[in-house]
Amino acid sequence: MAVIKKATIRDVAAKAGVALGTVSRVLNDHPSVTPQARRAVREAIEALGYERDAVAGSLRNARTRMVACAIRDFDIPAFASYVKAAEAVFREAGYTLLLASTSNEKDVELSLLRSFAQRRVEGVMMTMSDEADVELAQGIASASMPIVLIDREMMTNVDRVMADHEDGADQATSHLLALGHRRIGMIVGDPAAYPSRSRIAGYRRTHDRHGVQVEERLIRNHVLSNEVAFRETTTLLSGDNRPTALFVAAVDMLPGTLRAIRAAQMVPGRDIGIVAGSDSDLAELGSPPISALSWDRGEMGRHAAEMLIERIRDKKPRPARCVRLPVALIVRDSAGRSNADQALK
Amino acid sequence: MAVIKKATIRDVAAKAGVALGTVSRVLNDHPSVTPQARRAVREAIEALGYERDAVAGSLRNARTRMVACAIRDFDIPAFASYVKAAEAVFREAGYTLLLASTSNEKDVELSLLRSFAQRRVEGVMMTMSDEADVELAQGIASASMPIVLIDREMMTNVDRVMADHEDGADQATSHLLALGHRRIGMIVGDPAAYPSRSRIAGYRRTHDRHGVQVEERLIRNHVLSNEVAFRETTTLLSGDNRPTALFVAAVDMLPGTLRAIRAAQMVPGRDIGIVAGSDSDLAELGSPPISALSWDRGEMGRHAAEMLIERIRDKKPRPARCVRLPVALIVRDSAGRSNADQALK
DNA sequence: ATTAGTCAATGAACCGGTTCCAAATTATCT
DNA sequence: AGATAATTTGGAACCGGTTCATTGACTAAT
Repeated sequence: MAVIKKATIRDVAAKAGVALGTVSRVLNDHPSVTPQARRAVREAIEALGYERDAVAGSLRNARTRMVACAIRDFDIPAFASYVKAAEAVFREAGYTLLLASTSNEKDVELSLLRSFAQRRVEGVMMTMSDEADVELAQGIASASMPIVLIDREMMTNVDRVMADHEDGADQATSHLLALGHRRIGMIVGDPAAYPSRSRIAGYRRTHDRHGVQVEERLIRNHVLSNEVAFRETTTLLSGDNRPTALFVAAVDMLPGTLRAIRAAQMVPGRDIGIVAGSDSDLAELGSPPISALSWDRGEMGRHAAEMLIERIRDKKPRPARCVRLPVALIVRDSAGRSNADQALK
Repeated sequence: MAVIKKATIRDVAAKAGVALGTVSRVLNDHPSVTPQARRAVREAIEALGYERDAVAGSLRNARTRMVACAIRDFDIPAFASYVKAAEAVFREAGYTLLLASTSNEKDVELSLLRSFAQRRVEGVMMTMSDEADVELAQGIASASMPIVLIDREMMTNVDRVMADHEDGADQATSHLLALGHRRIGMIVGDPAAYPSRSRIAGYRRTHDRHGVQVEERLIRNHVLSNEVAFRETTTLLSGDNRPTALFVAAVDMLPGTLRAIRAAQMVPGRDIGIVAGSDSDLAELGSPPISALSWDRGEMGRHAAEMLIERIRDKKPRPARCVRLPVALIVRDSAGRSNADQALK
């Protein structure tokens, strides 16, 4: 924590015996500087320990070289993976990342959007709690910087990166139906936003295709924390006519579900079939290993970052783009098997 | 993405019929403004949709209200937990968080430190790859903003927040020794930095106390990825005279270790005792549940954030502080048991 | 030799806030 | 009422870069 006050571009100019404009040109690699002037400036910078002040530099021109990311909860490993991959791309391109959690709250989302604008952030990568909300749509539309939405689809005038969760839900549901399950419990997040909404759609679509009636009671939504996952799973398991399998379609809600299964003295895969909606170490290495839907999270973060950088670079208005990544079902050994009379094998 | 050019403080002043200094005073809640002037300014701000420009505001005074966090790899859940808790504290206090991963590379750490300084970040919370490195120490000492180190102890002139990993290692080792294990394999990170260094120290200390000779071959260090964890565990398990238990003392390296155990056709807890150095869903919910060391990660992030904010607020030089959080061993069912002739029960 | 053209360098103006001194206004005290 | 003190207000200067019109030097073309 030294307290020397820093040298300015004028100090450098004086030391090098050139005008301050020349120093600026050297700093920005402008071509029209003679080698000797360039060298003199370089030496003066070295001698004075000069460091460019990014705040001052950003005042005149619009470029702050900062981008922001506002995500629901970034200690959810899946989200952390997006952000990590994105940050790497941003840093490579010379951008610094601002990060905030929104806790999926609309007010936080709006206030962050405002705060980012005040800081002249050049682009934003974010999730949105409610895709149908007018104020949020308005907030995004009136933002002065480009925005890329993560795992959202409705706002079609904004760039989006998403995984194909409806197809994933279809795969998971088909898998369970094929094993004979007819009552499949679903643990799912907030249907106001794409991932959960489309997972529910996929679940229904697949039931319809196989001519199986959906039992509404089995769809437990608004599960956004493991405490709620525990409660909802317990509810599902405690009634009579309990499901023979569970599709844990909310991201990172497997722990709460497994806790509830354990608390009910049941063994996953034997007493109840289970498919996780997002892959994790726990799914891979549990006993039994748990079948899970998987997509390339790094790819998702990288795509988002690249789209955003591209938008920032050429600001001509172009139609919004949408990248949809494939989801694959990794079959492990947890889906169980149910025959017509509902008894597990 | 609207393209209206924004109103400035001068526009507001003109509209409200006051001087620009008065507008600034209203914005900053200075007391000496008459209620009517304040109201006129408020109305003008409303009418023009004025938004304060944080970049411009930070130019004259030093306050950018930004803090930065540079952490090894923030998709490691434990680290993400620190950052999330810290971010909440920072946001509450009006600070925006800049985030970057260092990949534990010295060059990245140094260059980030420089970049943060250029952006006039007011404080930094970070990990450091090598506590003994002179350049890094120099970089920190000469930084113009306060720094809080996460899980580091050697740089005693800097604020630090850490968990008591030596005591944790002692608990884990004692537990395994008490169960009869005499050859305890250790999977541990980079001994150049505190957590791993002190875990190794704890491991040795406990062995000494119990009069058990440490077998150097069993300490596998520099494990910073699950691929390496897999390899090192495989090495440990394949030699003859294999350990009867493993202490997975590197954070988040349990998955790789379990993969190796599984690949060796062994069952944790039955064929080999295991204690994890950091708790996780996988440890809690695996079969068998795996005993693990645990500490309050949220508390750690919060402490770091609070220390940093305090430093920023009163800049008088005070001696560096160090918060050391307790580590507890959560005993589950994975430690196994070994008797004198090395056969597992 | 003169003119046109190219390239470097200069430094004032600018970005949009904050700060602070001096001036104006209002309140308080004899 | 007049003097003095306290409070508001005005606006120039400032923060430290970037930009750009202008000048100066040098080269190529006529």
